[in-house]
Amino acid sequence: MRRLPRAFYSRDALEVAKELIGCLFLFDGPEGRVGVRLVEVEAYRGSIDPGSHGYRGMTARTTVMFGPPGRLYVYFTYGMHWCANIVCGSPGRAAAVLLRAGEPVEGIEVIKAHRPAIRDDRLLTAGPARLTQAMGIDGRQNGESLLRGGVLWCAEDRLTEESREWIVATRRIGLTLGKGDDLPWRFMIRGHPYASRRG
DNA sequence: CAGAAGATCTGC
DNA sequence: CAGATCTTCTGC
Repeated sequence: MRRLPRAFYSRDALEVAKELIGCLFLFDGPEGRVGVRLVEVEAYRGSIDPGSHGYRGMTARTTVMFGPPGRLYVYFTYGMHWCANIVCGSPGRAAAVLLRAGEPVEGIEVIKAHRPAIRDDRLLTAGPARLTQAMGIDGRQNGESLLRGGVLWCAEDRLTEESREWIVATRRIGLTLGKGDDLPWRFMIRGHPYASRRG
């Protein structure tokens, strides 16, 4: 299982998002290793994207987005949820890929313990805030590197290639009308049990 | 400085 | 389908 290198993330977020589908996202957390196979992500493209937190320039919250690629950008929303992104492109571009859903493949027991009320396994990690909660990721991981030496990383999986046939691009979820909601910048494995129902 | 919206989820 | 819950940003 090889850790994806900096060069992988240094490209346009659209390219990175598409290629992250089927890859593993792993975290060596305090309770052990947890990991998912990514089945749904969205690209956010900084200053050219009204839906991006980086659209209007850097703020205190978005500092990490404007930094080097290969780091985790974690933000807090709706008063209770954390969402995780991977910073892409080159420094200053504020591009990132939002991790929206994955299929648990490592540390299933730890994942279930993080979401004890969930009875249907498919709902453990289907949704950006569900995914972070299941993996034990929150603001403490904001800015953490996914590159060599860190506790977070992505890796290609042997299933990556066969999953790729089912990838579709559709509009992103949850954006206000007119803020890029019509752009097909979400990538998912359509019909995958661990992806969202929509799309 | 106040107001509104927010890359959401859950339970009714 | 509405409530939870609070940070962040914008406009006055």
